[in-house]
This record gives sequence, C-alpha cells and structure tokens, in this order.
Amino acid sequence: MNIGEAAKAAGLPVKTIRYYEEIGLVRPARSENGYRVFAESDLHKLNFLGRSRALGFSIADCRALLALYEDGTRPSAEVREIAERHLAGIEGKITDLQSLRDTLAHLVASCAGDARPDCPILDNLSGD
Amino acid sequence: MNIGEAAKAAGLPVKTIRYYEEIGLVRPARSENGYRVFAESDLHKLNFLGRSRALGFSIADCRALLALYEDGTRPSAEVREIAERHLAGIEGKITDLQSLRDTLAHLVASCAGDARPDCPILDNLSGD
DNA sequence: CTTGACCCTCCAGTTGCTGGAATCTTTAAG
DNA sequence: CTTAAAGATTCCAGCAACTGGAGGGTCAAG
Repeated sequence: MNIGEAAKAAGLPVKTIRYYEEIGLVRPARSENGYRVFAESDLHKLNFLGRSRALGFSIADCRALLALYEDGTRPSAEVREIAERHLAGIEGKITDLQSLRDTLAHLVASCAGDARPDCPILDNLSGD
Repeated sequence: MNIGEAAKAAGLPVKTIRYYEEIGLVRPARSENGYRVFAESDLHKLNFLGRSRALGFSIADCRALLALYEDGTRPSAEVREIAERHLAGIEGKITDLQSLRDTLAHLVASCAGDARPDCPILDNLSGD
C-alpha cells in the first residue's frame, strides 16, 4: 500500500506520515522504485498515532505509548501514568484558559465597542 | 535605562525584549556604546505587551492593539473586535480541552494501573 | 506518447521565544 | 591600576509538530 492510500486509511496527511517516519515512529518498507510500502502493522501504528495525537498526547508520549503497546508484557501502571500526567496537564490548561476567559469576558463586556475612543480594554492593558 | 533594568520593571526576560525589538514592537534608542536605552514610553509599551501576552493575545494581535492604543482617536469597536475574536478562540479551546479531559478521565479511570498488562487505554488507542 | 496523478527528497517557514557562543563595556573590589 | 564579575552586544541554533513548495522521478490510462 502506497503512502496516499495509507494516509486515507489512517486519516492522516501524507506529509505527516513522512514526518513520522523521519522521526522514527513508523518504518515502512520501500519498494524498488523508492516508494514507501505500508503493511497492515504500519497502518495499525498510524491509526494508533492518530488517535493518540487526537487525544493531545505529545509526540514523546506517543512514542512511549507505542513502545508500551508493542510490549505485550508492560504493566498497565506505566501507561496509566503517562495518561494521568497528560490529564493533569490538560486540566491545568483548562483552568488557565478559564481564568483568561473570565478576565477577557469582563473586559469585552465593559467596552462600548462603538465609534468613541474610550476603551476600558486598552485602559486595562496599559495598566489602568 | 538599560535593558536589564527595563526587563525587571516590565517583568519580561531580557531576551524577550530584544526579540520584541527585532520584530518591531519596541524601538528603544541606543547610547554611544551600543546599549539600548529605554525611555518611559518604551517601558510603558513593554508593560502593555506583557499584559496583552499574559491575556493570551498573539503577537499580531498585540501589534494591532498597540497601534490602536497609540492612536488616541481609534473607535473602541476595533479594540473590542480583536478581544472578542480572541475570547471566542479561547472558548473554543476550552471546549476542546474539556472534551479531551472527559475522554482521558474515562480512560484513566478504566485502567487498573497495576503490574498486569491489560490496559483499556492502549486498547482504545489501538482501535479497540 | 503524453497527460495527470502519484511518489520522492530537501529546504524553508510557522509561533514566540530561549539557550549558548563569542565578544565588548562598565563597575566594584583588592 | 588591575582584574574579575556583571551586564551588554550580535548571531546562530533549536524547540513542537507539522506544512508548503520547488524540482524532480514513476506509473496507469487513453
């Protein structure tokens, strides 16, 4: 299977797959003409990567998760630890964004948003 | 005032200030020895930038906000529009992260996290 | 035999800094 | 007066995770 077909099957851009090969996440075979040839196992990995990335895992996490996935004897605790750390990071981001949102919402609400130059948003940014 | 002092006053790293000059956000004067010299107005701008960035505005937004700030006759509507768009972006991100968090929380909760290899997290990532 | 859809590699750009190397200048201590 | 530390300068490289484009080779259809 060529890269275009693999991309469709995995729901990833062709460029991304080439990038994943470059950084050693997948190692598709090559045919005589130099084209990458994706086996079932490669497709499986690509799908795994797509799902992991969609859950927001970093490439480093994905690499670790993939290694754990390939090792049938790993303790599930190791996987869970990666996921937990990621979850904590996301929760932190949500908290940060929520406080940003609250601040911004107040500022936006306080600004008339008309033709006049008075603007509490700029006042706030410039230090009141 | 040299860059180090300006950095302390604005609460920004020295490197960041040099970067802001490089991309044209501030234009401090130079003394004979080549050192940057920050006037009150430069400090004011740096503070403005620090606050804007802390609210998550992109550099492009900051540039626009700064220009509007310097233009005493701007309509507040223009400022508000930038802030509203930013707010909408943040709200979108929050929503995305929340759904990620929910998914991850379920996965983490379903995983025993012990020495056994069975792992619903990996099962999920590999496509069940 | 040509056209168009693939595929290849390599290089540059994205965002917003951050670190480091190599080199001044200034300042405080001895 | 010398010297060493602190602080300033420039330039180059790198981070994350791709993405776009140039310039080319390959293949199947008509």
